[in-house]
Amino acid sequence: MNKRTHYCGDVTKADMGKQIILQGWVQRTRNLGGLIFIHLRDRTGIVQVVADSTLMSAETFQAVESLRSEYVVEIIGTVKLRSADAVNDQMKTGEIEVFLNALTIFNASKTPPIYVEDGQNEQETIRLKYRYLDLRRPSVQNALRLRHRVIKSIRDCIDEQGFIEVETPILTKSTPEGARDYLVPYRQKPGLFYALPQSPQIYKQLLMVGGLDRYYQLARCFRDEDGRADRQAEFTQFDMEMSFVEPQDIQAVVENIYRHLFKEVVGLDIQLPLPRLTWREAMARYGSDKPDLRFGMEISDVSELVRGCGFSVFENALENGQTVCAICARGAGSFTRKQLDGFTEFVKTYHVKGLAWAAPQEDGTLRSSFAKAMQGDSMQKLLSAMECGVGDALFVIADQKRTALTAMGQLRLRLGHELNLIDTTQYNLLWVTEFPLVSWEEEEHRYVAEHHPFTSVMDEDIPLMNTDIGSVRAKAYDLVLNGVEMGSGSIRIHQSDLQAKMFEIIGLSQAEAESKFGFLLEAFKYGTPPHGGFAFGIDRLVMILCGADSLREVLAFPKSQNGIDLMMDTPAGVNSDQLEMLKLKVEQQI
RNA sequence: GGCCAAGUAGUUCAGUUGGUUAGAAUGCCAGCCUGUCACGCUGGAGGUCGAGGGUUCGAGCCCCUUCUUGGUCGCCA
Repeated sequence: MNKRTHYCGDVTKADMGKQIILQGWVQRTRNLGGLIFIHLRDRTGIVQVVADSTLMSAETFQAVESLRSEYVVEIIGTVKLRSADAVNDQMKTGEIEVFLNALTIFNASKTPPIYVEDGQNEQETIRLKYRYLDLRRPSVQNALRLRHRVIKSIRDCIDEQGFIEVETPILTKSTPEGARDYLVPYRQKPGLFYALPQSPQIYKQLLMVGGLDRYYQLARCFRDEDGRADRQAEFTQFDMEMSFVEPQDIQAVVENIYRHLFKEVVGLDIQLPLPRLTWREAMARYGSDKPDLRFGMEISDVSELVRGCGFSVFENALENGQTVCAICARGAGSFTRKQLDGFTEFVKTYHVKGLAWAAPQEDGTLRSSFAKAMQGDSMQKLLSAMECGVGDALFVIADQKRTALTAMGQLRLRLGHELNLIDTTQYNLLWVTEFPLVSWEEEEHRYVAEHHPFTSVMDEDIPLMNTDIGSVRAKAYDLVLNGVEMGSGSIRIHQSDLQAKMFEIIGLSQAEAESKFGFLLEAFKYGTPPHGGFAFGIDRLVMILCGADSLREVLAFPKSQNGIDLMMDTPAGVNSDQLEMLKLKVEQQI
C-alpha cells in the first residue's frame, strides 16, 4: 500500500502540525551549512522541505546533504507555517514548509542533461533524446493532461449520442491512392505484406454495412510521408461513421462534440450552428480551403478591372485565360521597399511568377513596382476599387486561377501575422463544404479523388460526371479551426455501380479495383445503407488548445521530421535471423 | 527529392580579417556557511569545435563531401 499521505502541491495551511509522508523528486537543494532546504516535486507541484541538523541524527543529516537534483525520495515530516518574512508568494505552497523527520532515498540520479523546469530553451533534439526527463516538466505534463481532458470529453459526449467504440485492425491492406503506406512483411508467405492503416476508412464503412449504425474510435493512423510541425508519421484521429444520414446530421454530431469540449476544457461557449463556407467561396475570398477568418483582408478578382490597362504581364495573363487577383493590406504602406520586394520571393515559393505592389504616399506620390507600366488612369481605378489609401499597400498576382489564389492566400496569412491582425485569443471554427470530387493530377495525367475515392457526389451534379468531371462537387466537408484543417468527412458512395464509376474516373482498372477493393464492392451488393462520417485529428486540436507551435509538444513520445525516435534511436537494424525468417534481403546498407 | 537555417564545455551561447594555451554564464565537484527560495563566498575539474577530406606555414573560422535537427516546397486520398 502506498504510504504517501499528500502530493507536494496539495499541502496547505490546513495540514499544519500534521506529520505527512511525501514521495517525489528533488528539484533543487540549498545547503546553508547546518540547515538545508529541499524543493520536492511531484506531478502536482513543489513544496519546500527543511532539514535542521539540530533536530535529527547525524546520519539522517548526512543523507540529506547527499541529495542532488532528481534524486527520488520519501520524506516524513511535519507541516509548519512559515514565519511572515519567509513566505514565498511565488509558490502555491509558499505559506508552509515541511520539517524533515526521516528520509528514504529510493534512487540517486545522474546529473540531468536538461533542466527539469519550465522556461528553459534547450534544443529540441536534446529534449527528445531525454524525453522521460522532459516529461517531468510541468508544461509538458500540462499538455498531456489537457489532451486527456479533450479525449475524455469527446468520449463522454459521443457516448451520450448513442455511438459505440469499435477497434479496427492495425495490420491491414495496402491500398492505392493517398499517402505512402508503412508495410509489414508477412512471415508465412514471403512477398506478402500488411500495411498500417492511413485511416480506418474502409473498416468503418463495412461496420455500417454490418449494421452498427453509429461507430466511433480514437484511431491511430500512419502515413509514410515527410513530417512538418503539424504532421507526424503516426497520429491519432477521432473517427466516426453513421448510417441513414445527410451531411448536416454528421456535422451536427461533430458540432456537439466541439461545443461540449470547448465548454469543458476551455470554458468557452461556442455558438451553433458553425458558419459554413463553400469551397469555391473559401478559395475565391481567402485563397485557401482552410481559411483563417480571425482577420479580413479578402482577395478580389480584378481581372475585368485591369483589362486594357497596358501592363503586359496582366494583359498576357488575361489573354491566356488566367486570373488577376489582388489584396489591400491596411497598414502595410509603412513597409520598406526591401520588405515589399521580399514578398515577391515569398510568393514565388507557391509557383506564381511574380508579385506587383503599390503603396500610396502621404505626399500624393505612389511607391510601386508596376505603376510605370500602367497606362492612363488604370492605376487610380485599381487603387480606388480596392479602397487602397495612404498607409496601405496593394498586392497583385496574375497567374492561373488556382495557383494565383493559393499564393495570394499564403501572402494574406503572412501579412496577417506581420501586421499583427490575428487575435490569438480567439477560436474561429467553420465548415468548408462542397469540395470538388476530383482534381487533375498533371504528373500522373489522371484525375485523383480530392477527398477519397469513396466520396459521394452532390445529387444535382451527378449528370456532370459524364460531361464535366472537374466541376462536380462532392458531399464532402472539412472543419477548420484558426486556419488549420481539423478534419474531413463525407457522405460515402453506397451503390456499387456508382463506386465502380468512381474507380473508372480515377483511372483504377476494373482488375485493380477488384483486387484492391473486391470485398468492398461485393459488400455493397448486400443491402448497404446510405452512410457517411467524419474524422478529426486529436493532436492538432490539442496543439491549438495548448497554444503550441508543434505536434511534438502534445505527444508523449514524438518523432523527428524524418520519422526518427531520437530517444530509442529507431528505425534501427534487425539481426540477420529476423531477415532470414522473413526472406528479406537488404540490397544496400546505408 | 529541392531550397533555407543551425550544429563549439553537461546545458544555453560568444568566438573579430584565418594567427599564442578556444571563452562567458549556468550546471557539476570540493571547502565554508542555520532562514534560503536563481542562497552566498572561495577554489577546481570539464572541449574529437557534428563527422570525413581539402586549401594553408597555420583552420572553430575558407572550400568540398556527409550526418543530424528545425523550417519550407514537393508529398500528405
